[in-house]
Amino acid sequence: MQITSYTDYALRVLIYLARSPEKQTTITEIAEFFNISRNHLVKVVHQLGSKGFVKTTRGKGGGLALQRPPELIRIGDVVRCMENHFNWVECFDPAQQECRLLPNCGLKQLFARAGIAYLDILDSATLADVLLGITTID
Amino acid sequence: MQITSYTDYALRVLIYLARSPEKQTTITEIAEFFNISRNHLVKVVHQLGSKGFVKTTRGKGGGLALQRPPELIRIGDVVRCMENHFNWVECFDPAQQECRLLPNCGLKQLFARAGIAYLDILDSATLADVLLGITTID
DNA sequence: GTATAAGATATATTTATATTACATCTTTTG
DNA sequence: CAAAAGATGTAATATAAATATATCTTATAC
Repeated sequence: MQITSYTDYALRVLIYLARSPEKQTTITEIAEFFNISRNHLVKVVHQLGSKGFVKTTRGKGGGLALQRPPELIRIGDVVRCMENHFNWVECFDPAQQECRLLPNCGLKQLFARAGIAYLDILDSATLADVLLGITTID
Repeated sequence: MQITSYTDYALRVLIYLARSPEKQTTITEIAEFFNISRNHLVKVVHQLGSKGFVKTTRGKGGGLALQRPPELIRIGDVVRCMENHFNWVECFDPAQQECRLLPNCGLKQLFARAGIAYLDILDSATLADVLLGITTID
């Protein structure tokens, strides 16, 4: 039970950007800082861009920056956008046949409620909240 | 974001057993019923046995049965026992180095709270609750 | 207007993990 | 003791995640 490193990286990118709000930051810089694959990060950033979390600018002198202030970025929203499915149990998957004999068992609803509770907590915090207490490094 | 089919199968085994409390049920029977790999199910059942959810009896005429009434089996406990880790974010993993620059960022705590909320909901229901409304088939 | 620095995109490869399969052992009862 | 059932360990396969490579597009600087 774990989020993918894809989502994990997305959160780290946002945290990194929130710490240097003034300047344009490059993907290469972030990848080297966290010592993770630049190529993978490119996709993460791209998706963050398409979802409106960051603004990317191509070309010389380009890079990325937060599109909204950290106070307006809810962690739950980020996780929702980056994780590609929340099929907590198999019968959630629309591609799946309905469970052989238990079409009305309570499992599905129970896990649905648990998933909502999970995301609710994540929604209760913004990027700004998460940053509290982080000492500036650079 | 999904539980493993391992955990999924465990829940189905328990549901199946709860529906036929009188007799000994064999792994083969359950595997055929749900049309899933018997071999995988063997391990699931074994772990369910070692965790005290089912009582397995070897030998001719053996099989398995619930060790406790369904009212006393909380779904959350089953999930806790079957999933092998809850490292919601990478920095949960004890084997992992501490996050390069953000040793005191709030992410870890936030996800910890979300995970607790998730399991809390699952704890709020027992196997008996999940079974309500299931029509007996056999 | 060309060179360069940046992100965008697609494909392939590698790695990790989950799942399944196979083989053999142990226990129990008839 | 034979058969039926679970127990256990190892190997193979399948799936998904992560990484690598290559090429394309955009924008700025000179």
